[in-house]
Amino acid sequence: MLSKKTQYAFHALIHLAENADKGPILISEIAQEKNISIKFLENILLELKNAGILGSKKGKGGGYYLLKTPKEVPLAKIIRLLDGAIALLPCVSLNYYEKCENCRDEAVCGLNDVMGKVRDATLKILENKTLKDILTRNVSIF
Amino acid sequence: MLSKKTQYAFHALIHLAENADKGPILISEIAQEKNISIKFLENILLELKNAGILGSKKGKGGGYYLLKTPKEVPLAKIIRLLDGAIALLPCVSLNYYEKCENCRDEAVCGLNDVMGKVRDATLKILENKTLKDILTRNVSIF
DNA sequence: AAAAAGCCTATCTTTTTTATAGAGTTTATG
DNA sequence: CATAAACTCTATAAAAAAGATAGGCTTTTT
Repeated sequence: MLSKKTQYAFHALIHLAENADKGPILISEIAQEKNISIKFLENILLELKNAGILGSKKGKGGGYYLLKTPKEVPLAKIIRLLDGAIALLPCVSLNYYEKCENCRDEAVCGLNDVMGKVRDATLKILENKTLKDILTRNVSIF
Repeated sequence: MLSKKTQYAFHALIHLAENADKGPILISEIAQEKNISIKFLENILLELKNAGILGSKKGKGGGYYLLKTPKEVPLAKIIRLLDGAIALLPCVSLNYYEKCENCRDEAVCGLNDVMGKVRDATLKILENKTLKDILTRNVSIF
């Protein structure tokens, strides 16, 4: 399951994309619109900013805005940023690899083999689907 | 990520499958072999038993054994039993469905759409790969 | 009867997730 | 230039989940 953090990030990004023409958007506006604790959302937007996905402006008239077009933001990137590994086992994670405890040889491990296939199938979708793809079907529903 | 519980379950099942000819296997033997806390493993094996995957025998000469052939145990079943939902969002889970909070209409939600595809791709593998598949490549490695 | 082994339920500890607090910094504007 | 608006940053707290342990109970073998 995706954490609340990642889910909130998606919802916030959708809101920002849908209102990209309106200049910087207030954290408080997004929080209210999507029913998210404003302080929690603050941290999430900050992470998205530090990752280069969002820009921000301080002071009156400030707020957050997308630095990239929705098509340039793969869903996998958001998930990795907020949740970490996408793979089901550390030993098949591309971005957060760790050896499984007790593992003697991944090359001969059947679990490693299968979970690697799951990772590939998952990433094929999440690396190619972008923020744009979750907008089209979504006509300001959230 | 799969929980330790699920990972331990896989390792235990592999051990039981590899020693299926030796009659009931002691919890303590599996625990030692796979470096798992014996008490924690006890709970896991009990769940597998209650799910009809393992059988057990009490008293001297007792232990656990597979009730099914490895080919009859899909990996998805084990994951669901110990970890719950496989899907990334509650609203696309087949076995643990829940409506997302704030969701007005799943039929128009782009996230629901994409995550449904991820679920399908994942299940296509995990429903079809079985205990047998993680044995073949694995020659008593754990 | 005694020992071996699984059964069952409860509790405890640790880690992770979710949420909050509050002082700091930047910027617009009257 | 003072003030208010808004994001920034770091720390902490609360809640939930995961991981682990404890101990008495039941069944079975010898």
